Formats: sequence, C-alpha cells, structure tokens
Amino acid sequence: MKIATWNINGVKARLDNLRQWLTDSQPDIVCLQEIKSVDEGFPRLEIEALGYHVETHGQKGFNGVALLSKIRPDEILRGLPGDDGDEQSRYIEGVFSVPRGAIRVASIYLPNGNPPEDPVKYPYKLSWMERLRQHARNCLLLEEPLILAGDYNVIPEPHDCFDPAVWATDALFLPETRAAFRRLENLGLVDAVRATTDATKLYSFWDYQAGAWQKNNGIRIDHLLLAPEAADRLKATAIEKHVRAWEKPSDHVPVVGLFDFN
DNA sequence: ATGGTTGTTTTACAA
Repeated sequence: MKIATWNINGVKARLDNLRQWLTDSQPDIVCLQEIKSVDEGFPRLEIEALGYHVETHGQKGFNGVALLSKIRPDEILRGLPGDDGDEQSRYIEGVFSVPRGAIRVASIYLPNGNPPEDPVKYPYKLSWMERLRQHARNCLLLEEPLILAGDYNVIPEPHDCFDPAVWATDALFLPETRAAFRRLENLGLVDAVRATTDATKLYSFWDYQAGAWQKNNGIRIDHLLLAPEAADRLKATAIEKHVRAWEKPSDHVPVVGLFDFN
C-alpha cells in the first residue's frame, strides 16, 4: 500500500499536476496540504473520476488539508483536538480498513511560525506541536498502525537542509522547534524516510525564489511519522522529486511510504 | 548582490 504526503500549494492551480501524478504514481492514500480552498471549491468530481474518494477540511484562501483514497475511509476526524478556538484547517485524520484490521492516517499542515519574533505565529506553532503530541499519544494507546504524514514545517537535523547557517534563526529550524519535533518522535514515532536511507541532501521543498531548485537549495520538511505498528510494515520510501521539474510545480514534492499491511 | 516567486474570489499577506 502506497501512502503519500504532498503540499500542493493550491489544489485549483495544481489540478493538472495532481491528476498527472495520481495517474503516474497510483498512490492508495494521499495526504494533501495547502489546498487553499473551501470544501465546496475542491475539484472533487475530477479526482473522483480517477477512482479516489475525497475528504476535505478546507479554509478560504489559506491552509486546508485533504485525504484522497482508493478505499473509502470508515471514519474521518476534522481538526486537531485540543483547542476549540483554533479556526485554521490544518488536520484531517481517517481510519481505513486493511486485511488485518485498520490503519489511521492523518494529513498534517503544521504552522510555519515565521517570523519567530511575531507575538502570535511562533507561539501558535509551538502550542500546535504540543497539541499534536498529546493527540498522537492518545492515538498510540490504540496500538494500531498510525501514520502522521504532512508538511511539518520542521527541518529535523542540519543535514536536512542545504545550508544550516541560512536557517539558523528561522522558525523551521530553531532549537525549540527541533526539540518539539524530537518530543514527538520520542513518543515512539519513526521518521519513515530516515528509517529507510542514510542518504544526505534529501529534500522535499525548494523555494520558488532565487533558483533554489536549479541549485538544489532545498530543505526536508515533509515527513511521515510512524507508530511502531506501521514502522514494522514499512518496506520503502521515496521522494518523488521529478514532480518539481514539471510545468507550474508546487514548491513541495510528494513523499511516499510503501507498506505491506497484508 | 539585502535580490527573488507563487497563490489566493488578492489589491496584502502567507509561504
């Protein structure tokens, strides 16, 4: 079973790319971020025509997440628990039946947090990460395959970016950000890409500006974090970076995990 | 070299 995460930076602007990629890559479950659309604006019919079930948690103009799946989910949770006042659409979770039980898959768009000196943005990022940790801790009690996939807006380690000095004061790489990400991992969650390769210069995002793609000036911020029950089933991962060279690309590329749940 | 780009029912802001 192929499970992917992709920040598409606007589903309407990226519809041709999304259709091409779904047709080529044939993922079973796709976690999308930054659909930048309300639920009614999502190109549902076009995606359903390719054989996918569509669940969205949209928002006008910004943010917005979705789950596309070849099999229909049994349950859907919209919004990250822990703050009823949070208006931002950054979390959707689905439960899917597999031969030996059920898997739980979340699409996560973790707050960017920049600029870090902003009185609201960076504290919001850190509190959102703590809410995610609390929710993940509860999910782990179920002892089922859990896959938390998305744009974490976190560069976990210096070798996950082209030039650590450039990112030293950025909300994606500040020590407090990385520590919060480690607290999440320390629950027992495994970074799928790092579990399957020692390769360096693996990136999932290249800025549109200053020729970042051409210079391979990228960062790795899109991650699949796996509960032990999912990590035990992980066979391979891939970062589908060829998509970044397409016409009108997103600044992120799909990151996929291949699992055997049979 | 203090630049550069993309998306959004935009005309500012987020990334």
